[in-house]
Amino acid sequence: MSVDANEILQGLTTPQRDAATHIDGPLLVLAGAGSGKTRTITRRIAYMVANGIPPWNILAVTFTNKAAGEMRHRTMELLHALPQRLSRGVTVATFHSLCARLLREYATVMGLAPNFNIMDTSDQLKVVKQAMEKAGLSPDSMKPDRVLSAISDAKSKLKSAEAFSKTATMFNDRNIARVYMAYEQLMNENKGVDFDDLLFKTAVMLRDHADVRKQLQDRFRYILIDEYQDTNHAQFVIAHMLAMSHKNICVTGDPDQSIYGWRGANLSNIMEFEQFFPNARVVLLEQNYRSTKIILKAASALISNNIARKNKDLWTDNETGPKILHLVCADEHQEAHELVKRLKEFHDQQQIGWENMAIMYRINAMTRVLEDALMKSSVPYQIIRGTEFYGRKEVKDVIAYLRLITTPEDNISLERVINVPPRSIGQASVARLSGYANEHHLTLMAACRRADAIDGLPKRAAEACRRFAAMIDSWRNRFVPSAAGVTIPTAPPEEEFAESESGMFDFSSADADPLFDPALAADFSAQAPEVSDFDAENGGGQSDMKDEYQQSATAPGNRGSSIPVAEMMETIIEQSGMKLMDSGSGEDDEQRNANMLELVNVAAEFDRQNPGGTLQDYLTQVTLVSDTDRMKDQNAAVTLMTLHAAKGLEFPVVAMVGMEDGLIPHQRMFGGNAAEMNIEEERRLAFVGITRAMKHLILSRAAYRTMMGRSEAKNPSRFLDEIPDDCLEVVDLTVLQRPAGSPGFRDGASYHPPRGYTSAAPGHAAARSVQESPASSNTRFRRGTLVRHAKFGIGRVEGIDEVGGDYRVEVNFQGSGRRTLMLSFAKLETVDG
DNA sequence: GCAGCCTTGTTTTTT
DNA sequence: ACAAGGCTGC
Repeated sequence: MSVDANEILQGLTTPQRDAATHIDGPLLVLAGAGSGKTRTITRRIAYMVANGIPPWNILAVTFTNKAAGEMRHRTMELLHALPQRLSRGVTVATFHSLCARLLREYATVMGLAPNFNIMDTSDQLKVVKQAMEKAGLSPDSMKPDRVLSAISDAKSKLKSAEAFSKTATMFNDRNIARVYMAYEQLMNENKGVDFDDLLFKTAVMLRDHADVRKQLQDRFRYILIDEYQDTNHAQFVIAHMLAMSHKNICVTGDPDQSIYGWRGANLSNIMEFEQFFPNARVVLLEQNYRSTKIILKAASALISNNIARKNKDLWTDNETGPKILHLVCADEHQEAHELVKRLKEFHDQQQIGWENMAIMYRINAMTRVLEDALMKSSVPYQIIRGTEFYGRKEVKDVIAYLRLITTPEDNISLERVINVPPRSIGQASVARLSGYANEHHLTLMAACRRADAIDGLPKRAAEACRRFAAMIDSWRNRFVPSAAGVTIPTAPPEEEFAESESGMFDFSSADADPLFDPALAADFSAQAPEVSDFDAENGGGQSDMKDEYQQSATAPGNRGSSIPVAEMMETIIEQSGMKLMDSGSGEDDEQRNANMLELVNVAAEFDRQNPGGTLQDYLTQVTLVSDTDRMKDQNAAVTLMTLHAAKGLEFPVVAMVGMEDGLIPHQRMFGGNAAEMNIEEERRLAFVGITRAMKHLILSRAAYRTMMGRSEAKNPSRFLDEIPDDCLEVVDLTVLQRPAGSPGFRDGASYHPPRGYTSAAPGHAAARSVQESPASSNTRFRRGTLVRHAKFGIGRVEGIDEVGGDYRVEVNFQGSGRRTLMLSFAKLETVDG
């Protein structure tokens, strides 16, 4: 062991050191919340490099870009301290970004176009709808998003459309199978790959292609996977395929923080790691450096109610700290108001900065009241929401244009922007176009180029289509250098896949169309206003940690592009008319222009950090990035987020609102077959929330909460009962008379609980939920009754109440989900059994 | 082809 | 209560 290696290990506890120095062979690090996991694994990587392992043989996989960024950063800092000057770094990637790169590299092995586009959820939904249409299924029979999640679920279990079809016996599954088949075909035609495909296809590639597997095993001789409790089956297979030859696999995680089961995460991957690798070393990190003794005690007590876990005894040397405040409020307005009041006290009296406080909740819908209260008290805040920015229409539109440039086969993107800004190409025209394309086996793009030849397409629309195509082609010629000259084909489709100099198939000319008119494209370029100079900084900013493919990974069609992406984007925004479109009036338009400008700025940042980065690289990155990754922590603002979004973060002050049965655990977890398992996941969610807190924790709940327009009595969360009493200080505001004029209650009137509400002893004021009145059940249909509907099929009654002589029945249908029906209209039959 | 109305649904969402 | 998406009328 070298001197440097010793220095690297400095300050680590014995278990942390055990983990950091175990290099060869399987290793499972069970890292409790706040146990210094990231610190341990970054030291481990540095230790490996210090001991002579080439960094490019090391692969670290995380789940979020944020986690990857942090790990990259912290590892880089350590490696910089090393005497070796390393030119190439460790590969730090998310599962999805790793797979995207591998699939581009080995595209031909999987029969993929290297210029495939990554389809996001909204693209997927469009494809599903088209697939359902193709399969002859109306959107009434099945909800598209349900079908999508079924497909996604299948893919995450490595079940192909064919395999799915073979095992589908139920009526519903057979329909899904048909859609799945059509969906896959459409994805292929569009040269699209969805999020699940990235994992699926990589796993299949590693499984079925020994040569590729061997190459990658040799490249990634040491593998580290973070948050292993959140891996799904596909990810499990990828990890195992990569590690099966050398078995140098280190996985870290915490079964108690597995909160993505609903997304296909398989807890048994981590629970049974030792069965898959019998000689695995297991290290427990149980010392917590984050929270007070009280907070930790509460968290431990709560989570000990779970059966499916690996026992850990979290402990800390930190101070005991104040008790957890359990705030019982009359309703959500009071809850928000009282909470903000207390946060203000922390800020004003204890000089705790706003950035050190977070409010967490189970569902996004709870933000509104909180926002109101924060705004009224002039407390700065920021909300973390998944797709706030990239989900915006105008942002997606710009991205769609870019995608169309790299991948003209992407009909989904084309349909998205062909009439943005309005070009008088309406739905009917697109349908015509689409029909023609199908008939002649063309892409929509190709159909646009020969729009004049399409019967029934209005002159105006045809002209607009032709101009649209010319516009895209001109951009493509300019922005994708190798496409120029190749794109003007006379070759029949069979010869589209010309072999390029790189030895890979060049798909850049796959959109070959005999009617492509270079003159028209050139003409368009000439007319278009020249874009002003864009001062993109080139050079600098390249980090050592950048791995080998990030520098070289370019689809064959994109090599050597030197135009910064930001500049392309500006061109597009101007020449497409999207900018003009917004020059009209109104604040909305201004906001949209600002968003597009922001997008350009973010792209400029990409250009700076990735000199030589291609448009393709940019698009790959941008689709795999969420807003959470852009969360600014320098803002002096209270952070609002869901409990899910909170994982991995910590704050001195944490408030969890809505601690009520029905919210945590969530209503949807009740009933159903896997209810018990789901309750455990909900408990883990609460555990994650509690363990985010360093010093102060507030748990609040409301006796009445307005949800979906109805005020409902709420029982305290069962999880509150699982927290030892001596950890809690209960403040019950429902039994206190508030002074007149106090905000939070209209007119300052004192609070009168509605009928049916009983206020019990302070601490656990139990609100009884309103009992189902006898009148609201029906002799034939009651909760739990299995029913059949002519259109929606089989379902189970989840609720029934009387409405003006009729009955309103809520039924959860197998295919199409929850529906509310009026008994007199819906022809419901009971199903026995 | 587009605007306003009405129906619909409303857990979480690393990618 | 409220937003988003689909549908109808201009």
